[in-house]
Amino acid sequence: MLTSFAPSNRQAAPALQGLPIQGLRMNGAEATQSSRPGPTGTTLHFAQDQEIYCESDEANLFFKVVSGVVRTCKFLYDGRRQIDAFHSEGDVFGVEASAEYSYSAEAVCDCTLVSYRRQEMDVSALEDTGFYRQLFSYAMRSVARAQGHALLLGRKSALEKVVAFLLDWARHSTDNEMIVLAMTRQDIADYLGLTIETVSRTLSLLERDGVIGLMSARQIRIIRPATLQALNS
Amino acid sequence: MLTSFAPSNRQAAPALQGLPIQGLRMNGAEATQSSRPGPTGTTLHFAQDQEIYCESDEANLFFKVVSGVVRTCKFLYDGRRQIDAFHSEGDVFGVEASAEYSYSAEAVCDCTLVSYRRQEMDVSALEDTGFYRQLFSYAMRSVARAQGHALLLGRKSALEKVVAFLLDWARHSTDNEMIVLAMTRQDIADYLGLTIETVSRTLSLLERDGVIGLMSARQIRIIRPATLQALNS
DNA sequence: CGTGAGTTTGACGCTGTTCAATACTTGTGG
DNA sequence: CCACAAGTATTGAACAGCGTCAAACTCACG
Repeated sequence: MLTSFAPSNRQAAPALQGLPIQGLRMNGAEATQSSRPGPTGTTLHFAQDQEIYCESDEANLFFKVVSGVVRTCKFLYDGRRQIDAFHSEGDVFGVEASAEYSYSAEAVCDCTLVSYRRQEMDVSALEDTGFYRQLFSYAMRSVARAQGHALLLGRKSALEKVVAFLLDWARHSTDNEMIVLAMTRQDIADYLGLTIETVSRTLSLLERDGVIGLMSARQIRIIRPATLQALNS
Repeated sequence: MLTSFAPSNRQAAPALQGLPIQGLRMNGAEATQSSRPGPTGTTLHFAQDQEIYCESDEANLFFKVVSGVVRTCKFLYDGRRQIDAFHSEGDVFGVEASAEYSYSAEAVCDCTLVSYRRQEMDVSALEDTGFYRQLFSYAMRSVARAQGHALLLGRKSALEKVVAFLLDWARHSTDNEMIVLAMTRQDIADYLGLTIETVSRTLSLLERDGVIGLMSARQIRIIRPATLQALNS
């Protein structure tokens, strides 16, 4: 599933994937890989911009994305927002070690999730060291991602930020030349620590230079991927 | 130790502390709380600015700070640096889930560390679910810290950043009105995503407004803590 | 003392923000 | 099917915050 921490002969899996929920034992039975409702996995739907949970809510559930995109974010008292991550199909979010969520989660677009009761995860974990190893590994990947994001936020220019976002999001696309964005310019701006105007201007600049094509606001064609890679320090 | 993830009757411990190494079993023996060299805990000294390990080095060891301060950071190809965190007495760093370190670690000032062999931690972890729970909890606290840092880097002004740093570092001081800094302005700047000039100017501004007193470059007196708190959104 | 690293301060300029106007997209109702 | 409205995105102009460059200052240490 992931680069094993302790000796293991399991296969490595894509780093973007979240916790392998099939590893979660529920009431003694192994949960299936499919996201159909089980003893604890409940399928939920959220409309665009709907709140899934709020920072400091009691963290009784965690979630796996079946379809759609979720954003996790923090707010300052005056409404300034920093998006920590976008979660898409297969990603797990809402896992906490403490009693409360440390950030808010909202639906970027209409999406389908499976929720799991944390309490039962705790029980699984108590019985299963392997499950805790996965939890630890999941957490450490979150740390690594957050550190990379901090480097971007603290030390990259607007152009470098936007390029990094495009390349990152391109990996979520099936067609690797056409990016279809689930999020608005505001979401991108709040993820990159910029304003919508700067994001828009930077994309226009990349289009003017023939690096990308803006088919529509949400559809971006990568015309010169090598140039884009070169801009990504 | 922390708000328990799984049911537990252990006592809570300071959140700033890292992994409680005394929970680490070594060769079947419980390691002592003291940092004296044991079967796996080896005391090491590092001089100011000495490299402890480098990003992408093989992560065979992890460390606990006995005295002094350590910075963990990432670099861009052109030398731009983002400091992820400062680690002081009692903090653990260098714990990884993957084979390689995800960032570099350097001594901010002369410091004493205890190193532990990761391999033996793996063995302990296999035998001890409680230890993995601690690892997971440690990792999740790292995530929470990194998220807070991202909010600071992406959405706060220079003034807010410097104030946040002062308040954060004040908690490391014994005297809660006098901050003694272990790091240079360059370190502070690279932690906050600013330049040394901006850090210096912002500190001067706070002094001019009577909020702090700059006794020397490394000694800062907090004169109006309430004002400082108010500036920290 | 003299030296050099680290820090402060000033002048200036650039990057990204702010404010504002325009354009595009999408959904709704006539 | 088109007109209209509302939300979203783009573009422009002016501004400001922070960065850059350069010089002066401080302080620890030889």
